[in-house]
Amino acid sequence: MTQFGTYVNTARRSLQAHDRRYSLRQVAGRIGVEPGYLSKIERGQVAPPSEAATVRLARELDEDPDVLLALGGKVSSDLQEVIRKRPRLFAQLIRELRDAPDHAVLRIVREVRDGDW
Amino acid sequence: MTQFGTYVNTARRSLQAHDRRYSLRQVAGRIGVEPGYLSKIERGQVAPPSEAATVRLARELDEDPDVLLALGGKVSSDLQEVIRKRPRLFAQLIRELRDAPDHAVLRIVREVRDGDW
DNA sequence: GTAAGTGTGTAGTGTTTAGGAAACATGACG
DNA sequence: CGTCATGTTTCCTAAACACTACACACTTAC
Repeated sequence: MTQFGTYVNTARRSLQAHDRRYSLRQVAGRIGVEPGYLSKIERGQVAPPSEAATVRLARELDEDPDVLLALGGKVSSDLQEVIRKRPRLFAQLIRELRDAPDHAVLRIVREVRDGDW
Repeated sequence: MTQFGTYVNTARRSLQAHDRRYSLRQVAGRIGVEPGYLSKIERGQVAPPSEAATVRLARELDEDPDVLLALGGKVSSDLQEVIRKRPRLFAQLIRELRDAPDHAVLRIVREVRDGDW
């Protein structure tokens, strides 16, 4: 489960190549964790960080928080809250869509966004 | 946050009224926890139990596991897995549906179930 | 060549999660 | 009365989570 670490490391290094403000230490400083901790995270030596830290890291590296959370084995708590408010409804919907192809889900997203209810 | 406890207590007592196999002790025994623990759960003296125990409890009391998990502040891990596999897609969908009325979501569920993709 | 900056290794910490064990009090039954 | 069965109380804990502190080695910049 070190998908998370390599992903972060790759993203950071690619930024670092053009901007020396993206050293491990500086990024760690900006997202508010110790450098040693971020180092271990990047090398998968510890579990992915908390949701809050993951989101700060994603923003800092200009990555999608939901994707990074997913790599860390988590689901954003605001999504969870939506589900918890109407559990039967959303549980059914999500299970129904488990095996639906991307384009089918996307079609629904668009349908909903064009709000025809 | 003792919604969970009162809900469980009410459900159990209503079963117990007609069937003495639904005493706290017997239910605890069948779902594999100590009576003292279930007692504390029902009175909100401790946090809601783990996902696994919550699901066993729901099945035992013939309640919807997703609803009980929601009352316990949790979201079923199989739903989380669906989201984690395609985080961007599902995050967008769920946020889009956050404020949609029930019937709109239900319409989509039916649409998907009648699988027209 | 030294000061600054880079990443890493080791050790330890406080908090939360998810309960178990055992004794206790109360009431019903025969 | 004794003995079940009921729910409750107190105390304890093992493991996981989310980090910090700090010293170390190496490179680079001036």
